[in-house]
Amino acid sequence: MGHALNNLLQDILARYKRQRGYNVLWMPGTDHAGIATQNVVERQLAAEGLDRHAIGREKFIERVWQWRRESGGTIINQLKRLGSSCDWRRERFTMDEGLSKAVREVFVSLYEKGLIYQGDYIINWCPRCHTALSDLEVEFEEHNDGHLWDLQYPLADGSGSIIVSTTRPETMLGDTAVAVNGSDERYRDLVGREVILPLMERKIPIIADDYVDMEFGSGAVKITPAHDPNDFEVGLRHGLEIVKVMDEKGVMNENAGKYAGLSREECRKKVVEDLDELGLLPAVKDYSHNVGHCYRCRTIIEPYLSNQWFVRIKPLAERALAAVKEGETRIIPQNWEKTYFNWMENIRDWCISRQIWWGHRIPAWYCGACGKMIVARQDPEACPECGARELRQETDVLDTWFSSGLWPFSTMGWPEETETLQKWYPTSVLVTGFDILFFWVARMMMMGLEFRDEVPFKDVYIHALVRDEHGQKMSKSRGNVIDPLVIIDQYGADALRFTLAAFAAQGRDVSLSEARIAGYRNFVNKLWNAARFTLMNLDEDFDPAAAVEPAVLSPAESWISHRLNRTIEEVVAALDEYRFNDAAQALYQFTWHEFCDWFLELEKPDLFQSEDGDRRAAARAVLYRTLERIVRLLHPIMPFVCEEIWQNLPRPAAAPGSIMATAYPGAEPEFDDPAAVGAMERVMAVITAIRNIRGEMNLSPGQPLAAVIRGKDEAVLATLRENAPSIISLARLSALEIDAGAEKPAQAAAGLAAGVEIFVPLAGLVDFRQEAERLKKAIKKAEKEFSGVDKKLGNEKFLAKAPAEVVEKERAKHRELAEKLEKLRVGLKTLEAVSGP
RNA sequence: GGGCGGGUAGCUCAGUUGGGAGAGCACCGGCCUUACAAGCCGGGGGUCACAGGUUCAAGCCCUGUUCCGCCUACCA
Repeated sequence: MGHALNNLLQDILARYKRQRGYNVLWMPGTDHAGIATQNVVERQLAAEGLDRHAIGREKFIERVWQWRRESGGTIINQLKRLGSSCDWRRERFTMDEGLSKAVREVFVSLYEKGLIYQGDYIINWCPRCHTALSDLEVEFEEHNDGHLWDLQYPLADGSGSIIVSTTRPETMLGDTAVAVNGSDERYRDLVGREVILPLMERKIPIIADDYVDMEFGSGAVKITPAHDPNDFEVGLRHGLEIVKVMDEKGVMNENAGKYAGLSREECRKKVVEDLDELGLLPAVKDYSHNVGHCYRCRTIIEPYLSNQWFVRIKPLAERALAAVKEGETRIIPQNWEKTYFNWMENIRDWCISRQIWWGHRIPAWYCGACGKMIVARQDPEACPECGARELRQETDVLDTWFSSGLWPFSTMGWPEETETLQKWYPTSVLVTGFDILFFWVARMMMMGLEFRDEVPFKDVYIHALVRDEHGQKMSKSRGNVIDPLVIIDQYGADALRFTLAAFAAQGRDVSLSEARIAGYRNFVNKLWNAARFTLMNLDEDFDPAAAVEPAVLSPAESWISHRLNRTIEEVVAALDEYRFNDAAQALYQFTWHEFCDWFLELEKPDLFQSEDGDRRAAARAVLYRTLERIVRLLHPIMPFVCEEIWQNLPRPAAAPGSIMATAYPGAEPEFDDPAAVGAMERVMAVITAIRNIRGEMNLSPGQPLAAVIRGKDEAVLATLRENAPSIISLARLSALEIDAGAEKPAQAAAGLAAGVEIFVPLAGLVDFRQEAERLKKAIKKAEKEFSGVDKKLGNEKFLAKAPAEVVEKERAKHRELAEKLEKLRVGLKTLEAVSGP
């Protein structure tokens, strides 16, 4: 579903920009997901009773390609079902030949610049995946069931002992020192002396190092250089011995003495038992601490000393940092820039080697004769040093992100200087989730700047994550993934797309609920039905190319045309600023509530009953023009239904073959008509008031009602008279009288709207106590509003300091409410006079 | 430890220069009104987490408190 959201947003932009006349390149593709994919195929092998070592590297790689051929298209197919309008001919894969060439070029080039080095360091090791991981690939999780064990190490001369604390007692087997802070008075005399490491009976020194926090625990720390990054640093500073006590599977090795062969978990248990027995375990406390887990298999990570390849990242990060600081690349929403800066500023070297088989094999060879290492663009035939031909290639492969970091240019043919590259690099926008801001965005920035000398993209739009209804991140391991294909089958791609777009508010996660999707499915349906209505009202000889003259429009038609202009402006502004939810919201509101609920109903009298041919023609023309624009506006979000409707609509001969190729509508100022909007708002207010009386009196829509309208403002009355057919139709009246001097009918319900009084005679229809209740309710509501405005206007400071237009607005409201209250009170009084209190 | 985001109607959430608290779903009442019952019409419902402050005016700005989520970090 994350892919669905991500792709949807890109698709909306691509379709929108195409309609706006841009030449759009959208290149689809996937990375090879090294560890995850290798795990899948290893599981397949395990099911067959095999493992990768049994079949060998070449056969294994073949199997992976086979698996990829069978299921690698899954995501791509999902995207196609969703309607993604990528350039599918340009689909790329990080293991393709061209991209692999780019990987090799980048590796060798960075190596030659001294930005890649190999060495023995503590890295994050997954004992299950059997590989090193970068810092980013370790997920920390709070474990509150941990313990802090105090271990007692006797001094070698038998004069006492020193206590150290640890959360990982099994590592004590590899301790090669005990460290204290040099300025710690308590231990001053002990520095330089030795302790006997229990269980191993080894003598190890007590050293002084600033790293030790005197406040924590006993103020003394056991040092295990081979199994802890800090201890490794301490070890380097003091030239300590390094003892590895674990192998690559997390099993204790021969250096662990009698514990050899035990798993790290079993060993911990046994070490604790044995120390306890020796009386060297003075305390055990419950302890809550963070434990690193493999991001692919959740296994607990082992900090492990190992020979690996690294990228010296600082020089690359500096440029990537500056590019965003200087605005060459914008990150949207901007909050993320801070996160990006923070990470770039505190970045550490990137471990890029992985001990798996699926991936780009590191282009380094070792000479069997002289031991020289060769890093080369072309596979070497012989050792340049000694000429020997026994060359052995490095078995490690590169981190998948190393190759995906090259995506913006490797997919365009780099290192060749292709036309594509010339034309499209740097790209306009990258759309991605924040969860891969560091993994991917940061690396693309660094690689792009290093190898193209230009940022890879001008905008980075960071969207939210799709979560389940409990706000949990959707992931395969949690098993709470909602399959987009299932949703598409059930509700349609357009419904899913609209839902995701409507939820995609900047900086906020998407909690996807099926009820919401069902709701937007109804919207698709609504649009479809509105299109049916439109189609069945267009003549055979309707001319879609005929110009519509603003002068011939009815007030309702002018109103909808004006509102269409405003909606277009809103949607364009929203899409230009990546406010997808605002665009969706504006279109939803306009289409359903203005076009369907009001406009179609308002047009029915003209369409069905008018004797005037020109009037009917105008109604049809505006109906057509509005719907035709609605589907073009909605096309980026709901391409399927919009295309279908558009294909069914009559259209000018010159129109393109698909809605995809049409222009995005723009506002047409000649259709702006604020006066018509004002008039229609009055008409609608009157209709709503009458409907309200009907509803509150529980009168069914079939019940014929008459209405009498009176008011002082002749202009308003004229407007209402002009629109009397609309009022009669939408309020379902049998008769309507509009007259400044009209008599209030006896036994009538009264309403107020648009500055006029509305009476609906109800003699014999309802219980008048009910109407009295309704009026009392209305009075109470109006009183509450009135007192608020009254208080405001009674405040001299408000009158003095608020802008004049705000004050005037309050005054007008004050007058209206006073008048309304007066009329309601009179109405209630007369009612009580005829019907009794 | 540092950083970020959030607490608005029963639920999920909008609310962009501070000036009438909104949507969808759910709920209540009335309707098969010939585009649509996946619909139409009407309605109820919120001391905008809490406490202060700035302002004529605060959901929005400032300070503090509290709760929740996420990211990040080498305290054994």
